[in-house]
Amino acid sequence: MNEEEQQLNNVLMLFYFGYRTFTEKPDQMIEKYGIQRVHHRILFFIARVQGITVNDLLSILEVSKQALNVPLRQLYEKNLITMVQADYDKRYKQLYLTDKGKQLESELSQVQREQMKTIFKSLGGNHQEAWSDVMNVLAKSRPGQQHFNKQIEEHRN
Amino acid sequence: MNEEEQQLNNVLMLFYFGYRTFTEKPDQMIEKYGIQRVHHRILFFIARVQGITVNDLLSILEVSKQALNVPLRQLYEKNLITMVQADYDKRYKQLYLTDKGKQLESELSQVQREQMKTIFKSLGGNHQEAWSDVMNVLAKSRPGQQHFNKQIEEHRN
DNA sequence: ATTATAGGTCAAGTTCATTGACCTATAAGG
DNA sequence: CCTTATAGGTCAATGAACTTGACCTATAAT
Repeated sequence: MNEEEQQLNNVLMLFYFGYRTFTEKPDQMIEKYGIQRVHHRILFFIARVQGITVNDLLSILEVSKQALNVPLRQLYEKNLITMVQADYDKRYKQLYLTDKGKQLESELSQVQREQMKTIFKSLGGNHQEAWSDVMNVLAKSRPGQQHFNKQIEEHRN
Repeated sequence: MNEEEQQLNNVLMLFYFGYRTFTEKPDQMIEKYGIQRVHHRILFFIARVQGITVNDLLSILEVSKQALNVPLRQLYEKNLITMVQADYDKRYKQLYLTDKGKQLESELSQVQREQMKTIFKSLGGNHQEAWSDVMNVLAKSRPGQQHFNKQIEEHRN
């Protein structure tokens, strides 16, 4: 067993344990709202692209229409999101966070932002940039990430 | 919306998309063996700690005994692992990979090692170390990671 | 008028986990 | 020797988060 392979095995393990820790706190926090991680992901992306359509959202999440429908309805019933028929094409429904939804999304994501910020700060140097560089190589090939980038482009125009 | 918060939101997104890409290839590869990601994780940790007991394995994976039992039996039936009653205490079953299991584990993990290795290499500098530093802060608090470290300690003695 | 698109919904099936309950075999301690 | 603790196995019920397939409406585009 050579040194390099062992280092890389450690990397694989760190990915597993790191991701678990990363998702742990919000998972616990949303329990009392009767929702789960998938709902957090939906809230997160609606917050990033306010007024996103259902189709665009499922392209970003890379899930089926049916998989999105149920949690989306639950978020609506819990008064965390609103759906507005688009002016420019009445077939489109645009998704927005309610004030309550904004509050919850902010609270959940804030925990993760603080967690990562604290780590980057404590390690100092260019750790945030280096970590992001690595993850960006993995992420940039994803259809979901590419679709997100396109949405942000349009959003700015 | 300040710059820092936007950077950190990007970090959260990269974690989601990065992890998806990371797990994607092995997930596809094991489909034809009729097993899933959980089986890969089991194979991975048995490979790292050969002769590990069932209890220690579920401590590392942080899952219930019942959650481990079924995939473990499936791996046994597919002749990918063996279970040996321990000499020192006949209540313990020690888990080992068969040759076929070693072959498959190696193949699956090799894909991920190559993927990460290629990224670290292309970015150069201290990217691997920096990335690992960040993930290690997240991982080191996990009971599973701590249990793993203890196992490795004992293994060396 | 026809066809395509956006979205909604129902049904069945799968995977991966949970908790609770109960079982056997073995070990340890009085 | 008896009791209790530990390791592991198994069954059942439950739930979350998906999948594919099928079929529906409303709207838009040609």
